[in-house]
Amino acid sequence: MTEITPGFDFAVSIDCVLFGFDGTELKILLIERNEEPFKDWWALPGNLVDHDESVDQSAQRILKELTGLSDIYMEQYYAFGDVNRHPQGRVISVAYYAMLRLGGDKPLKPLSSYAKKAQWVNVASLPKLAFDHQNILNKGLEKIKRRIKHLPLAFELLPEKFTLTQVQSVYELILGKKLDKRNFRKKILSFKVLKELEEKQRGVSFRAATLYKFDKRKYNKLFGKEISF
Amino acid sequence: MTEITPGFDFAVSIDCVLFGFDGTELKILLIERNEEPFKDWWALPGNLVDHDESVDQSAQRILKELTGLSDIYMEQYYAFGDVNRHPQGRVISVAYYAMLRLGGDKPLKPLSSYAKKAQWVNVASLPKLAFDHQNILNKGLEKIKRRIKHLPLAFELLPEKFTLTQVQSVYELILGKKLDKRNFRKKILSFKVLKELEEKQRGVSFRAATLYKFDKRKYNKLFGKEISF
DNA sequence: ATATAACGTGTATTTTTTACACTAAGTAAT
DNA sequence: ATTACTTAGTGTAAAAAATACACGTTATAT
Repeated sequence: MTEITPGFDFAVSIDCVLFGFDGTELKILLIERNEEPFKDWWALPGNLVDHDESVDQSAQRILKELTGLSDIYMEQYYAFGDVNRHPQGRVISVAYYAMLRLGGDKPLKPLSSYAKKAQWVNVASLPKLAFDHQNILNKGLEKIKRRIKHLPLAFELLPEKFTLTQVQSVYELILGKKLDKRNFRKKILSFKVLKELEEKQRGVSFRAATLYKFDKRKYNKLFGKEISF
Repeated sequence: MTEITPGFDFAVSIDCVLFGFDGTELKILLIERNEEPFKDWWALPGNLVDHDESVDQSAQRILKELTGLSDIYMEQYYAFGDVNRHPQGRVISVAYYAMLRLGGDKPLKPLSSYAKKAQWVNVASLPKLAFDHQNILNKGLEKIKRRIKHLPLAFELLPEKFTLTQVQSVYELILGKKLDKRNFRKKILSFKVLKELEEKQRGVSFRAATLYKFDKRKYNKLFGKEISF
């Protein structure tokens, strides 16, 4: 931080890695661009930061414009600042991730003209992405791999009521490996942040599993104690 | 990432949290500003990113300008983007930390005119800082607290040859708590990344401790296995 | 010789992690 | 009603890791 004279010819953008879980697969939200550069390419949803909004506010605005959702917890995880990452000028991009509850009522709001459409895409089978977005996404994946070991990210991805098997699936997808069912349940229950409901899963063609809820209140009380997978 | 038209009126700066260890205390490098705004205040070393250098390159350049050191591993950890964080315009600051070996030959190069002087300051007794630098620093401290549990940051702070007690001191300072000597040694040696030397500490007025070296080669082979404190 | 200050070491206990497989419950088809 | 199918749900023993804890050793300084 020094003299001010030279700079002020940068743009700053936000790119969002929005994770979703459809019950089986880990997805991210991509848009198909309708403008140059990279017209017709798939890209992470993003936008330029306005002059009078903070970077965090900008991330919230962009999320809302795309999905209609507000009050979603987004976490900034890295700033991408290579000289040639944007073909039309010097653009620094600040990347955020968020975990969204898919399923049911995802509007995917009317998009601004810059995108033809938005779509949830399986993380395991992505198209080629515009700009350095593959790179941004990879770093995002790395981050949540680390953070899901300490933070209750999985529950943001799941519906309000969920089964333990679903929780396990989320961990397995993000960590990229199978976990032992009995040990997983023992561990996740040992944190005492899940509340067992009277209710069972419905609409499945086999034995219905017990539903659980994430108890935010109890989680907040853990404070300091480390959750660790 | 979208249309390009509106933006390009931002500046981007780097701020560096440079940690050092003098054998007793955890220090960071501060500069005393010689220019408005915040003339005469203490601040983190930093500077604006040039138009034709990447954010990472800029961090390296700034570090070199200040300390004469190159090839120091710096890690980006957060971008600060509040609207009013800089009184003279919209400046996004990307923060990096690095661990430096203090002691002996720290030149602290001739500073550019923007700083009157640079000085290592005990983290435990900091002056008021310019801009949002206290905030930037706090977040940096949080980050290394987490990361020192998984990454060999401590050895970057220590001289090439060090005693186990010194390693323990670094962990204690960063984690902010006392550790048990025997358990600490058992654990740190269990990772097998320290090489015991034939050599002993010199110039101390009590029993000299055995010196150790960090074995980067062995550390790199751990790959995947988690070091964890 | 003596005092001093940090060095260096081991064990027993508790906690956590891991490996591992079968019965129970519900649905669907015949 | 029986059967076949699919996932739910559960416990234990062994191994590994974490913790708590105290004293003789060695070098220096006086």
